Amino acid sequence: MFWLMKSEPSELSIDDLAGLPGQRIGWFGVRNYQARNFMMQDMKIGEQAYFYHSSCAVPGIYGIVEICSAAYPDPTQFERASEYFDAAATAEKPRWFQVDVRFVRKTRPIPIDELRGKSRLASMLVLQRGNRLSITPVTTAQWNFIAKLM
DNA sequence: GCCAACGTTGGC
DNA sequence: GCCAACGTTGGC
Repeated sequence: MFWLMKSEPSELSIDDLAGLPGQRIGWFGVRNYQARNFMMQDMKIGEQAYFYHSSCAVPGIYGIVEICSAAYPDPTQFERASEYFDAAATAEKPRWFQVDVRFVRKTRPIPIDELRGKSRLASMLVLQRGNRLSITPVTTAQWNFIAKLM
């Protein structure tokens, strides 16, 4: 499968990733069950994701990352000082999971405006009204269509 | 900063 | 199990 993963550039930007070539980066902080379940149930090592910047001047796709681990417990849920701490999570029964990703490449920025302008992408989840999921599946057709825009 | 949309919480 | 209230997301 293919994916789209959102990040606020103030948290983790494409340039942050580009500065860590070949390194595994834990995708911590997902606190939504649907997004978590995608990581736990559907993501496979080696799959690729479009890296998307949200909550910024030009929201859109800025690069590609690759999934390089299975899902494992997100350590920040156990860290009392973390904004992601979850008092209900225990080592025996972790609630939140993450995967590792690695930087593949930067792409030209493809703004959400441009994506919205393509009728072939009309059903893309990230473009749907009210969408808030930070991890969404991308169909092969959508992936290939966007790849040609790059 | 605004606000629509959505997920979660908690009283009943 | 319903649903109102609340907090968060994220484009604009």
